[in-house]
Amino acid sequence: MPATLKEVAVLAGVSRSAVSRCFTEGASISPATRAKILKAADQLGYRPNALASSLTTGRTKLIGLISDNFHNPIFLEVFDHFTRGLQSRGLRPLLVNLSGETDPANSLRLLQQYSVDAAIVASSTLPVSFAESFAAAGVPVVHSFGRHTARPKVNTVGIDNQEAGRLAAKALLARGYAKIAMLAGPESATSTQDRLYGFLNELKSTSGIEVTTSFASAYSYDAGYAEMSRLIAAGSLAEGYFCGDDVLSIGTLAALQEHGISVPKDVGLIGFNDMAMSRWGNIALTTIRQPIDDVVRLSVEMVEAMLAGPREPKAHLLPCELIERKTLP
Amino acid sequence: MPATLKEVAVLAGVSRSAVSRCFTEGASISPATRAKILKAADQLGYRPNALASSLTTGRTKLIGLISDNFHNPIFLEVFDHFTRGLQSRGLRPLLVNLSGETDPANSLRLLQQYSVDAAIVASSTLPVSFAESFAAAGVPVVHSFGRHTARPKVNTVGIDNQEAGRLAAKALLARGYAKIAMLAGPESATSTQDRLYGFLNELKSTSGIEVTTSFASAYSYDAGYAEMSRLIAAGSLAEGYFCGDDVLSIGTLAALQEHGISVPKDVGLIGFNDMAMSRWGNIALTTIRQPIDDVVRLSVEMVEAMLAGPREPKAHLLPCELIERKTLP
DNA sequence: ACAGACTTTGCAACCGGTTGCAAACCTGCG
DNA sequence: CGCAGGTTTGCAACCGGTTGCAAAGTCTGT
Repeated sequence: MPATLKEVAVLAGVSRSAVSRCFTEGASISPATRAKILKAADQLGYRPNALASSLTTGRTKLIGLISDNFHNPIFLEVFDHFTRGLQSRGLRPLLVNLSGETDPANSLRLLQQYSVDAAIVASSTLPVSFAESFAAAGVPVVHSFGRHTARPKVNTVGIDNQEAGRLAAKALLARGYAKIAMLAGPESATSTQDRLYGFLNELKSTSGIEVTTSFASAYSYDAGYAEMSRLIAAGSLAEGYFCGDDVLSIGTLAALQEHGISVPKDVGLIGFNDMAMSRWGNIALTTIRQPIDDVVRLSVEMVEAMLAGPREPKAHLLPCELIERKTLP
Repeated sequence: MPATLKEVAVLAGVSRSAVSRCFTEGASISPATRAKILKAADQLGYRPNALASSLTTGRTKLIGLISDNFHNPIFLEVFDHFTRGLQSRGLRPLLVNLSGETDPANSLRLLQQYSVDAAIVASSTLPVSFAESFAAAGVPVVHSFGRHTARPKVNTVGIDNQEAGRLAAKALLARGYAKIAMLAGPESATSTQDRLYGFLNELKSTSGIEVTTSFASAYSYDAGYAEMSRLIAAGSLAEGYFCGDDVLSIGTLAALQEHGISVPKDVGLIGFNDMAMSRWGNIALTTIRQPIDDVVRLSVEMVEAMLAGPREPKAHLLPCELIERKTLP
């Protein structure tokens, strides 16, 4: 339907190369012909076909954006940041919803078929190997919210989950709690493992603390509600809880309230993420903020750097921060 | 990097056309050559280049997914449904974040350059003209959550906002309130206008009811909080409120609680959307559910139908439903 | 007016596929 | 064995662009 380069060339009375050059940054073309071409193009409503040109240039400006998290509200913020960041650099996000799939083969094939210039894996739960198989197939990739390693095989922007666990432990210790617990997310998620590790490690250094751990089946309200209900029924609540995620915390909070257990009077609670709604007055969750704007910004910058040329994979590790609200005394 | 059709042809000892046919549904090819080609393709890790083939076939299977709403948690649910629905049909969502832009020109140009097969405008706030300019440019389009018109110029899947307004009014009237108000979203949003219209219309039929209306500056927590705070300060609260959106409701709720005004004892509240978190125990918002799964399903079906061939634009109008929880007595 | 240097232009080949057409290949049948 | 009919195959042109190369054009200085 839209006009092609050839039609513009005919109308402007020049060769196809001239038209092509007219729309290529820094190509050699005289002001006179450029004006002629622009006029003709405008008249026909011509738009260069990005896909056709990608065939010869080898660049599509398409970036695969892969995620397995379409349920946690924090990810709407993540998508907002990513789409804006990519768009402002002239890149186009091709969105892939993993929806439970953990094998990279399908999404890899798909993104290869569309010759994306790079891929972003946005997930705190997928194993390192997921992003690595993109790199192995020659697709430049950055793993956002991925696990930090000293010698990364792929570009990674992660947050310091261990340090976050320590931060949470310190906050609970500071309240003088003797019975402290973590209500973690799915045991298989790398982020869960790291937060738990840091948490336990910090608690080890203080003696006389009783520590327990349990795992929710997902980073979700229902999972948090279910797990806390189970704990209440079992009858052995801790005094202070570190929840592996804000949504999980809110489910936990609901279960506690339902049983007349007051937060923070009877039980203290600390979440993780600082999603927009944790700030809301009726929730007011004390939590650990992860700098998603920085994670996304650095990720997009890494994508840009990779497009500019091959480079050694790097790993960024970003610090988290305790945000005090009303679920800890 | 990935192998090309030509390389497969050489390795298999056949012509390029043969290879092409091997990967084209329903093309004429003998089992023997097909086996040879498959073996060679497999050996080279060949993946047909979707973009190159789009050049001749005129189909990219790319679908522009345009939204201006990356802040309301309900839209994460929307994106989840859309991406799954499109993917399951072999279509690929190219995501466009309008981020405040209301002129379709840029996104239209962008999607034309990537020769998307169709576009989905997912927004309850954009004017009808937005989607129409896509149609005018020859890009098949469906406006999801768009305003219903009897003679639509573009495919539309919308919800019955007027009926929803009436539903809310009836629910408030049923509580015997005499002072009833709507705390609506931005005045410019078509969804706001329609909900308000239905709401006021229903109230007209009962005499002796005092009705007021105010508008929040956005469909957001902060806007709801601010507007309700203003109303409280002004000192003339109604007995029952219909809020134009759930997030707005939660902001409203927070402002009320903060001033020691009890919901639903002192003031009744009814929201709109039934997003996942409205169900959460600590919020328990009485609200009007919009069937986003149906909206999305029908939208994707319409996209599919448009791809199959040109057709008259249709408009679906889907009913909403009152969900009773704890913010109305 | 002309050599030399630099800029602008068009030709033609190419990117990775698809497809109409006609030739080559199979069948089965008389 | 020859032939009609259908099936499989390759040729070559095409989709909408880009780009190396050499020819053509412009400008400068003398």
